[in-house]
Amino acid sequence: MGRPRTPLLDRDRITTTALALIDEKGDFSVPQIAKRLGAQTGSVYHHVDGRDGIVELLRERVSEAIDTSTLDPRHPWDASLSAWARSYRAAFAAHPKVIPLLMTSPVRAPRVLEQYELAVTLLIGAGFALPDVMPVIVALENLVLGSALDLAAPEAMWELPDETSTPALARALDAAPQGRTDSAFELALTGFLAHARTML
Amino acid sequence: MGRPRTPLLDRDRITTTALALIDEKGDFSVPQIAKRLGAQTGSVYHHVDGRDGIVELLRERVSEAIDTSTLDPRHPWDASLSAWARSYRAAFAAHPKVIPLLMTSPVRAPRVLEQYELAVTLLIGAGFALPDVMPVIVALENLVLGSALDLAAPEAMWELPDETSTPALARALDAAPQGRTDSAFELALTGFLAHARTML
DNA sequence: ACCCAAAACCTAAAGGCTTTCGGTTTCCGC
DNA sequence: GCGGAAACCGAAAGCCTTTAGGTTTTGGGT
Repeated sequence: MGRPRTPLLDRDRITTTALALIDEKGDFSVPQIAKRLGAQTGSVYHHVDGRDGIVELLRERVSEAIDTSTLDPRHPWDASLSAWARSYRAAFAAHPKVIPLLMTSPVRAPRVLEQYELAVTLLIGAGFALPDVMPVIVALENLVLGSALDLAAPEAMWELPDETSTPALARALDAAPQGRTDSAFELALTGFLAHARTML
Repeated sequence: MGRPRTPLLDRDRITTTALALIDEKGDFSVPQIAKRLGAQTGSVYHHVDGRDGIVELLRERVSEAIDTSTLDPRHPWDASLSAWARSYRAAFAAHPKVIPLLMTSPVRAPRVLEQYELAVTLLIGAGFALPDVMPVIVALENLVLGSALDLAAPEAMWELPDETSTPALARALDAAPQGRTDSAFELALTGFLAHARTML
């Protein structure tokens, strides 16, 4: 007991352990983190601002994987935007089960807000009318998050009790390509960008 | 104690109370439901299959507001699909805070599955190739759910700590139309349908 | 070299949640 | 009229979040 010679806990290890728990079981708890790190439950609270604080650390950790370089004003706006959307989605796809935890709390992470700032300037530079900018960005965000949600529960989302009551649905599911989630995202992204071009 | 002369609990009242709690506080718990209905916590379990069972009842309750008549094979497929998507989204928009609860568990409610069955037959009838049907439907679902998520946290989702660090974003937010969430949805929906037409 | 505040951890506890189980009273079909 | 099913209560186990006070180690100032 007392202070250990080498620390057992820090924000980084807590975040990593929480993410590992989520990847494995879809959720985490403070006692579970403490047990994995060989500490007591209460000790975790000396490093972190409660459970919500851990969720915020998770948001930052996952957002680090978004490729910032995609929103480059020197490239065509539509290419930049679609590259950003793909990278955004891929970052969440790497840890699908964390998505439901991040959906409820507002985005405060400066890293993410900066990217939206870049996207706005990109669209203004491309010639979009100012009142159109946010709808375009929000629509793109909806695409990314909606698709990310689908990633969180890919197969389980369609639990058919018996195939006889929904025969067409069962057949369509069977005929769908392997990555139907990916196909759907690319489909919606392509369609959306095509429509955005007509707004200019 | 013992069986009361007039029942205190039933699935309908439990569902209504859970939905009211969610609309008010964004979440519910079995003890809170019991307290509002004047019963003990354990009694609720005689009517309902645990907490997850209540969530499933909530899904059915919210889904009841979706207009089934929109998926009519006699109308053009794109009009049907967009009317369905709007009705789908509106049903969730009426209780935005319930959305995060429904996102994680698979869709088992027959009422919802039936609608997907109808949508599938509609698309097949319109001439879509069988492997394309599910991607189209999933993409539309992503649009609806992504937009519904946005509705769940409309203003709070964009908490700018200071306007100076993200000036363009602040300006774009200011210039955005009143219902920017609605505009974004209509934008994405129009774009997606236009692209789906080219797949035929 | 020494001291002492801060850091890091532990123990303990309050209060909430989900879920199960056995007991008690009331209802309803036969 | 009777017996089983239905509806509720009381109690408890085991999980969770969060706070508070105690104990040991560290490290900077003197």
